[in-house]
Amino acid sequence: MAILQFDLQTTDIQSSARAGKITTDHGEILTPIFMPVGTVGSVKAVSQQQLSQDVKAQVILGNTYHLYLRPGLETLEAAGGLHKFNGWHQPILTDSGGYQVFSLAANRKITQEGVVFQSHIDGSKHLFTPEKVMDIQRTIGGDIIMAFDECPPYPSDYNYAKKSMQLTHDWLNRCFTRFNSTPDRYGYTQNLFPIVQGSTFADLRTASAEFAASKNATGNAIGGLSVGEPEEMMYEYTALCCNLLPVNKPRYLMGVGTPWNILESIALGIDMFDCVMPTRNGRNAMLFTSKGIINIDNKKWEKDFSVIDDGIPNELSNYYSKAYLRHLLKAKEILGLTIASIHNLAFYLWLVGEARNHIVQGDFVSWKNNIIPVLKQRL
RNA sequence: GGAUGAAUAGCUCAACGGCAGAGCACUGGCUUGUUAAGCCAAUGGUUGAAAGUUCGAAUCUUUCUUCAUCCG
Repeated sequence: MAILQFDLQTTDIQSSARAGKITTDHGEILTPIFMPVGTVGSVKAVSQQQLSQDVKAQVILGNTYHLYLRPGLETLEAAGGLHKFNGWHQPILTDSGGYQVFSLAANRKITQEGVVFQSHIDGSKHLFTPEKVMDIQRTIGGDIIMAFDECPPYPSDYNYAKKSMQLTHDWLNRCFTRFNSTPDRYGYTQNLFPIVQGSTFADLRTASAEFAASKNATGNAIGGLSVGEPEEMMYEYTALCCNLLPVNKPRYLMGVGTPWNILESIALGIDMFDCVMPTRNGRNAMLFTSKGIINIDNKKWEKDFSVIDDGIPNELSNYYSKAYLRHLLKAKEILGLTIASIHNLAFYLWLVGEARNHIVQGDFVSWKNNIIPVLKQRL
């Protein structure tokens, strides 16, 4: 049982892209990697067997706020942690609930002490402090757990962004103090990643990245991006942060993103991604394929009996037709949600796997520049 | 053959003498550390047909057509 290890295997010559390997007590993760989001201990519409066999996921997410409300800590503790509870025995990363400070802005109040959330389920109030969020994530049992941060909206004015960043830094200190004074719960090692904030201000991002790096954690995350800012701005601050975060530790860009966002960010030095886009958009009829984007609701697919995507090595994508998947989604059949989700996730995992292959081969940048226009086009 | 009722958007129905509407379907778009199998928008009409009453008719009257139910 050991702390997370990151082996940097190949660094691209023409960009900052890297191919690496993360080792955790629940197994290895080849980077760059995309991590499906399983908020309440389930990647919506996709079983753990499908995640492993069809999607070929290597690590999935859980969410502190949502798992704390349901099923609750007593159940998770009695189960022996989330891995045993949900039957996913590869690595798990839990988000801290910091994003819910942003997404549930109408139902919460921020103070120096922490955040009071009003449950979206029953209206009950819950105080989340950095200490409590560490304790909760200890109990959930993720291999990688995230610092409790404030994710400020875009746009934020400079003064708000600075105060927000200072709060996140104060909370980061408290997170590490608590994390370092509490034991692993279930016989394997947990790792705490700090999160860089600073909104869209270069001096704040610089200060925050340096502060995060000073924690000497086993990995670092960049938060507060992909919240509505222009894409070029997202790349700008991603690049800035990557240049300040340690080279020999995995870098995780939280919440990103579109297929091209991911490829561009890999080029900037990001190793880990998560996003609800493949699952949520899939459930809502948007398919990402190796040939471009499909709105499977469109009537033009009604009698298109070609397979969903023959350009990726996924059994479901090579088996079911576009017309059939369209029918399932139109008819609101549960199977439609499952097939669309598995396809989109398999596509994302294929994409980061290809990126990795091309980094190792040494032609990543030209491959990326060729494929992005294809992935963006609307079919 | 007779009686009764019905006919309004693709479907199911509102509006009952004063600007013809909704839900669903269809079409298009949105979704970035999931409050989202969600949200938004745009289409869509000689109110079954014809005549009449009226300042004004989907609405009242008459005839016809079609459908439903019941009775022979």
